[in-house]
Amino acid sequence: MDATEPAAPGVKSATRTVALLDFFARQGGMYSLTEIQQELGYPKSSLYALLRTLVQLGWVETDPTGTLYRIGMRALLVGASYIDGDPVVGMAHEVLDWLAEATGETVHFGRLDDYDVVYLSSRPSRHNLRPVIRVGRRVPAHSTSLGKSLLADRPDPVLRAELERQTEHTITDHDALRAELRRVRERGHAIDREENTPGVCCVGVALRLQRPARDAISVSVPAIRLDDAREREISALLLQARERIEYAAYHLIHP
Amino acid sequence: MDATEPAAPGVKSATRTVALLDFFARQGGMYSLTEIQQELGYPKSSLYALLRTLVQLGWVETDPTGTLYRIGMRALLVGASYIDGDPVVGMAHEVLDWLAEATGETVHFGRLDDYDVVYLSSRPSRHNLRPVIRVGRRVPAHSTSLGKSLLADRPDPVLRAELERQTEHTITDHDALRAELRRVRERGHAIDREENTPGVCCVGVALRLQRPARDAISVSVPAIRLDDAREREISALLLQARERIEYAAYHLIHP
DNA sequence: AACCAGTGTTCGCATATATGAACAAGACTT
DNA sequence: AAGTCTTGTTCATATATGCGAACACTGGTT
Repeated sequence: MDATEPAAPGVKSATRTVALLDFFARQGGMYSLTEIQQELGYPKSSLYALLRTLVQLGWVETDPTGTLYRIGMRALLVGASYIDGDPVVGMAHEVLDWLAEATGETVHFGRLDDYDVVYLSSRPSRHNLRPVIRVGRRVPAHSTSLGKSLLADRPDPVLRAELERQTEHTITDHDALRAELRRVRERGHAIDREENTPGVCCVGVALRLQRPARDAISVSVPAIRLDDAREREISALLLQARERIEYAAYHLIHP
Repeated sequence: MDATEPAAPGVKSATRTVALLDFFARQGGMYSLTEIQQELGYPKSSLYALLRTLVQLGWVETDPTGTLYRIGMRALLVGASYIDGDPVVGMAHEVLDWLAEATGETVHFGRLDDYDVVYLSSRPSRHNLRPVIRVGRRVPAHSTSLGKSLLADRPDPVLRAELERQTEHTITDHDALRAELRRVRERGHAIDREENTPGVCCVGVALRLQRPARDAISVSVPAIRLDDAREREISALLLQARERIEYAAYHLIHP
């Protein structure tokens, strides 16, 4: 009854084309035909034809000898456009600016994709200018406040069989996670206490723009700085930010 | 003898798959099957099968009715990885930080791709925090200092038949551009005087990491602030930054 | 110098895809 | 409310692709 992976194949070479791009995206580096074949399992000759096609089109690049492949520049352009074209991200823009200003901390906007959260927008805190999380990065949902706030909004959240451990505080037990999600629902916001990155805590709330919620916002704080009072402050500001985004979205849909 | 567009077809459905992604990336928005078919020219039924496949895989999304298509989240991840996996961008990181600090202006790192420059990394100036140019953005080479510095490094630069006008100062004449590239070679750095964006001037130099050069760095300055003295200052800093990147690259290749 | 992995590349046939036309389903007109 | 567009969906067959095995290279080893 697992409907995720072994779904209907569709157009085979299209599937393989994006599987290739996905492979390069995840691994990031240069790979020989044989390595790719071992990883993806498709026949060599099929991959060979696909890779040559993609190289020709600039979606894959080769080293000077032509035997090592990596992702090409054409692929870069595609990613940026997802965010540009997304109405929700665009709408949340100003509110995120406001939230970053109000909290003085790092602010993230993320979206649930299967078992993971994908970061779509962020604002670095005043303290560390280079954000740890890069836009486009994919992180397991169960280890982040963004992810937990989104999972908590689903009656029966879909979880990976193996809850990958990120730090010593990551919740890796299914029952413990379900209990945690219940607490998130009661409390109204999710908290990640160094469950994804050592020394970093996050507070997150889901945006109720669709049912179940798909997008969420969070504030990241150095663990040392997050006491109960600070948590209350931040969650209050997060709820305010959520109101503003949901309000703006409402008026976008009903002009 | 035009070897750019009508090249060997390769795997047809792979070509169409990336053509679809490219289409969504450029246009950014939601499109019906018919609109896509009109734009790309492929048969409807072929596109239909491809789109369904891509939707299934998360590379394309549909609106609730299932008839309007847009780029999907999976595509986002691919883009980010191009930059992560690129050794040159990684290496240039610190030098760009230094250059941004030394000049106090917006700094860009770009790469030539056919007729365009693709921005791979940038540092916002102290003055306007939100950079005008987004990573992954594609801009005609002939209208930017980055592009001109790179074109000047090729004995016979390949130019688009029609040099697209960006502002009233854009060089749109082939002979004028060739003369300008000659000046760039003599001078050692390229200048864009509001040729791409009104009110913005850029100074750029090509990085000689391969022949012909593929990567370049530039500094953007509000037009009002760029007098001769400032230009000399900035070009000197750029040349220093170039030295440092080339030096680092040399030691990366010959450890 | 010949051998021997380990790879990348090509080839002929079985299979999957692309095609244009026919069909279905809405949306708008009259 | 029927008719007429327009657009999405399905279908049968010509065509392109995927497959495994054979071939060609390359670098390293004996």
